[in-house]
Amino acid sequence: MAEAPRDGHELLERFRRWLRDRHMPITRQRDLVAQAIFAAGGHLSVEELERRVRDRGHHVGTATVYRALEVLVKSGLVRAHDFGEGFKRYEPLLSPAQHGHLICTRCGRVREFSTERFERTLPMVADEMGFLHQRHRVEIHGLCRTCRDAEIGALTGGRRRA
Amino acid sequence: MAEAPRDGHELLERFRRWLRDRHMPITRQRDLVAQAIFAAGGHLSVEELERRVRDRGHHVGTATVYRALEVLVKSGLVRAHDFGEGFKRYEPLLSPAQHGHLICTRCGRVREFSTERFERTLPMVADEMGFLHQRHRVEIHGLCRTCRDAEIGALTGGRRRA
DNA sequence: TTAGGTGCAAACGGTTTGCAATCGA
DNA sequence: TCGATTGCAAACCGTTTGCACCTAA
Repeated sequence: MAEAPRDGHELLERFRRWLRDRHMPITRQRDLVAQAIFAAGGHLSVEELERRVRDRGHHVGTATVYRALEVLVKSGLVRAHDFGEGFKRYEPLLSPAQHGHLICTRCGRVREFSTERFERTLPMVADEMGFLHQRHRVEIHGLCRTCRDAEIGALTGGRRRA
Repeated sequence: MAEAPRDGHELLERFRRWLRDRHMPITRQRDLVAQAIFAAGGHLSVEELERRVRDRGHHVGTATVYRALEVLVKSGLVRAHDFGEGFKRYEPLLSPAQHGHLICTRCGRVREFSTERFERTLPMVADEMGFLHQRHRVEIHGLCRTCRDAEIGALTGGRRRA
């Protein structure tokens, strides 16, 4: 099976190089976690990540997954997000450009959108308020197409149950 | 503008009315929590909230604080935020306009800024991606003036060990 | 060989819940 | 009165840590 349909393999190589460069062992576990997240391509929770590793017939302890993610974040190839769900999600930095997140308030699906048009403004805003801009987060919470349709269907369709 | 420095009281009244309207008891605890958050005016954690109640010579159990906050959020008079600190912060909706948050990555201080210039754009962006915009979150993470100065001082001051 | 990584289970910290006692309307 | 709320402590849940064992280099 084509494990890495995208540039996941490229990122995996970069991770290995990064580890090698600082004399950190390339362990089976780190490789498995990295593969899983790079192949998936976006916004996975630790639980989902573990499941994907398991689905490939391997096992990595939960603590180790967290430790591997810590390393991946340090390497700059993965970013941690907190969408306020009570746990974190991890995103490989395939997407070169900065982007925001669209989060469905019903099903939790996450999509990305370009934040190009905000990239100049936000550091300016920070400056106006006496802050030194380091990074920013732009999120839109709403209903994805599927859930929007489902809501509308529920309202107009059958017996209303308000 | 209409809501004077003591708009906390106005909000408290609104909360009481909201409870009364749906036949929910106005308990001492709900009142104390509401008072504390409305008086403070912004971005408190549950721990801080409990401390403020205690400082006024009262006591409300932690679980009850959470339950009162749940009701306050439902009433629409308070909003919950997750700034990725591992716990939530609660903000009374005094601030008439929508706003974003500037969060100091060093000391944790939170300031607000107007997001007027994004209010039209973000729903459009959502629409382009097939999402129905409900609300959004714009955060800038960086250094507040004090911490920025401290960092610079540490760098140029020299006589400190790095 | 050995510094470092791993797995397990226990600890942690914020939040939620079960339940008997209590309270507001 | 009587259903809703409270307080306490225990449960929860995602995450971190201590420690004996293991493994990449």
